[in-house]
Amino acid sequence: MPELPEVETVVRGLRPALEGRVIARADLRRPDLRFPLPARFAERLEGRRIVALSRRAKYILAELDDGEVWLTHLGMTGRFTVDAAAGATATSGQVGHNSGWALIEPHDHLILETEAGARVVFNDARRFGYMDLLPAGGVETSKHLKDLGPEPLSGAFDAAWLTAALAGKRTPIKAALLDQKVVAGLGNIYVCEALWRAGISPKRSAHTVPGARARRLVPAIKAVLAAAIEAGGSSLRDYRQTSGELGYFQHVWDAYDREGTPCRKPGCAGVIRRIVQSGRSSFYCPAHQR
DNA sequence: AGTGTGTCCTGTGTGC
DNA sequence: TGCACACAGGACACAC
Repeated sequence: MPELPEVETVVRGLRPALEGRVIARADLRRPDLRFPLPARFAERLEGRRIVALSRRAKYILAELDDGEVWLTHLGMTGRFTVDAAAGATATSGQVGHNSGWALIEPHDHLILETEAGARVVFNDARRFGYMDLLPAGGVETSKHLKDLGPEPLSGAFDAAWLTAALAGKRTPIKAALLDQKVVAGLGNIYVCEALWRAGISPKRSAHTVPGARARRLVPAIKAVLAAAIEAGGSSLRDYRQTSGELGYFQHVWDAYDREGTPCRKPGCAGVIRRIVQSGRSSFYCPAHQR
């Protein structure tokens, strides 16, 4: 599933096709994703111009010209692909039931066509993703966004904030950083990577992080996210950029999915271990992460 | 309130 | 090849 860098990459990939464009047709192929979709969802998208596309945490926000905001969470396997010249790539085996040329893949749940001729497809095999329509002005107070912590790449996320957010927490730092109220947008991969960079064990109790460790951790989080965005988002299995290309940040993971391999930290003799915390894999170096 | 666990869903990889 | 099982980027709904 996409974490913040992947969602940011998706937003950037969607902008040329969708920002300022009019949705000529919305083909909704099932009534729900993880949750039921809004009433008359496709009809409410059709004819609307997308004024602006943005990201908050792992949410994609599309501001529509009637004031509603179309919100998407990609869940674990959700992805958008953009075909700017769809008609030119029609192939045999087409099963499009309306346009006649559209090739529908399994788990394609929403297909948009813009007046400019782009085709944007939302595909989500596991269907952990979700979409909603929010009223103008109600985005920040919506159930999705109201409790989110600061954006990790913003100035609001600093050692002082993290110290306050972790105060008194008895949960492991790994779980605390996955809590979107503490900081918004981190997931399993980048928490592992940031803790590796900061030299902090994922098992460390969160309330012992404030102080010098927090002052290492905050820049580590910012650096690993910035590097991943720069690389175009990562991809282990399901993530694709909107162009269909794989992100390549996975080639520079230092901890995630590297169980049993030598620690890459210069001078460190450790071997990456995998443990399970609250049902999810954590990868870390026991030698330099304390 | 804070914290840990189970759950939604499908696909893929591994080992027998 | 077939089959069973573990595991996968999230976060909600519970139980304690």
